[in-house]
Amino acid sequence: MPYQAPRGTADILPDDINRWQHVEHVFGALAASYGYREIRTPIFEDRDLFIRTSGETSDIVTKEMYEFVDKGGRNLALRPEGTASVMRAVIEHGLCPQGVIQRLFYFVSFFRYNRPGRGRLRQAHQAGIELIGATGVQADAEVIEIAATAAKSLGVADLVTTINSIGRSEARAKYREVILSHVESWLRDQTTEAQDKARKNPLGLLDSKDEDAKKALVGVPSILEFLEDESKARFDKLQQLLTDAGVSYIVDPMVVRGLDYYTETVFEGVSPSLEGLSIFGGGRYDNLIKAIGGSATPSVGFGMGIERILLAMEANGLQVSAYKPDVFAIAATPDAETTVLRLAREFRGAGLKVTTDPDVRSLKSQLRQADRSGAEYALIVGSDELSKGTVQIRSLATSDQTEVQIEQALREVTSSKVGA
RNA sequence: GCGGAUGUAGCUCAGGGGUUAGAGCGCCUGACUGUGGCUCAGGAGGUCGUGGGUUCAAGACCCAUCAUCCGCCCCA
Repeated sequence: MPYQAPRGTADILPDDINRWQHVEHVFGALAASYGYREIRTPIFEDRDLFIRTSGETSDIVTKEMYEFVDKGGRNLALRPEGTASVMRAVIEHGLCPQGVIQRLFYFVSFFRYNRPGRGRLRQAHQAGIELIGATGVQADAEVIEIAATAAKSLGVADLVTTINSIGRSEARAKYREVILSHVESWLRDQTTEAQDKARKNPLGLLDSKDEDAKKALVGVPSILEFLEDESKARFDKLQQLLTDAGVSYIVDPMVVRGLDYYTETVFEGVSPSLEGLSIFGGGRYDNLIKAIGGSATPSVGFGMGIERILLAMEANGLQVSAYKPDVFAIAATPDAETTVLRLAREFRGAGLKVTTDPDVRSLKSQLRQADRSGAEYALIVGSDELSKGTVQIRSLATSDQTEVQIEQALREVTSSKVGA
């Protein structure tokens, strides 16, 4: 094989495309029903933008970004997530001036140089929404509701939504110290790299799947105990709103998310069928816009991994119907070719999906192709029909075949389709 | 970045040093002079992932490399 798709990338083949379109359609329609509008941003940005948003010390920035210098000497990077670009666009185009609430959704490819595996790619796809300009907790609830509803209506029946609050930065700073002192003796036996990492981001330890780390964390108090009163009240109201909305959730104080920019509410969606992978993840990030040079604007949003949704859909047994033409138009003899092509065009003009055999092979072969294509009807014209001005309409499911005047063919097919 | 498994036909896989590399499915043609699916017969399709090495002889053994899958890390 001379060339293969680069490591960690995947082609989306015609047999799979219906599933992708289904996801995009369902997600887009849902977001639109809440008043969100789509935004599309470039696939690469100033490298610095992502450093500002994801955090200098985050894994994404330190080892997972696709970076390059263009011929003009600009330091650029393929986007490693969706939010930063959207926020940059919001600032650049003044989409969210003081007092305005802006609702946006997007579908993007994003790029991370990591080790590919099940549900983990180097180029992956994400659907997401951003609710910008709203401070109130109702916004958090709306966003979580959309995430959970999207996943459920896409067939993730076993979705588990977990929520947590990581409070304001003051509360987090206090809590970080608590964690570090709790695991101090364990940390001493770790590699310097692990120690470094733990010191830079103690909250990250909570997410760890390492058994020893988990053991060391036993008995660590919950971050919820360190929240300020306002944060606590906010988190209580969030739960109230979600319950009212009929969104089932569990509170998990261990959910912290990896990006530096989150404040207060964080959440994620997982499926038991996709162990260790989150389907969606998001939260509130009130400091993000300010951090990249905009005026302080509160925001909340999430990203949902499309590949992961598809895996979970599959695990939950959801099928999406494949493309099938309505009609396969056949020239039984070569002299009928132009008539068949004209007929096909007429049918297409009426909104039907019509395919032909460009090689005009034998009738038998064309019928075989028609059968395989999944078409509902075969239209057959040969020299006999040509001289009579007729066409054979054959149902491929029942083998019923009727001969009608060629001008009647379209009406015949559309009426029986409606009737069926 | 670390550990493990795997790369042979379009797909799923057999072959584990010895002529010309196989099966099932799929594809094409025919039996059926103008009628698909079922059956039968025939046919096309392979630089055995790639590059080195060992050997009289390598798809097989060794080394490297690339890729895929499963864990870890990280996350969507």
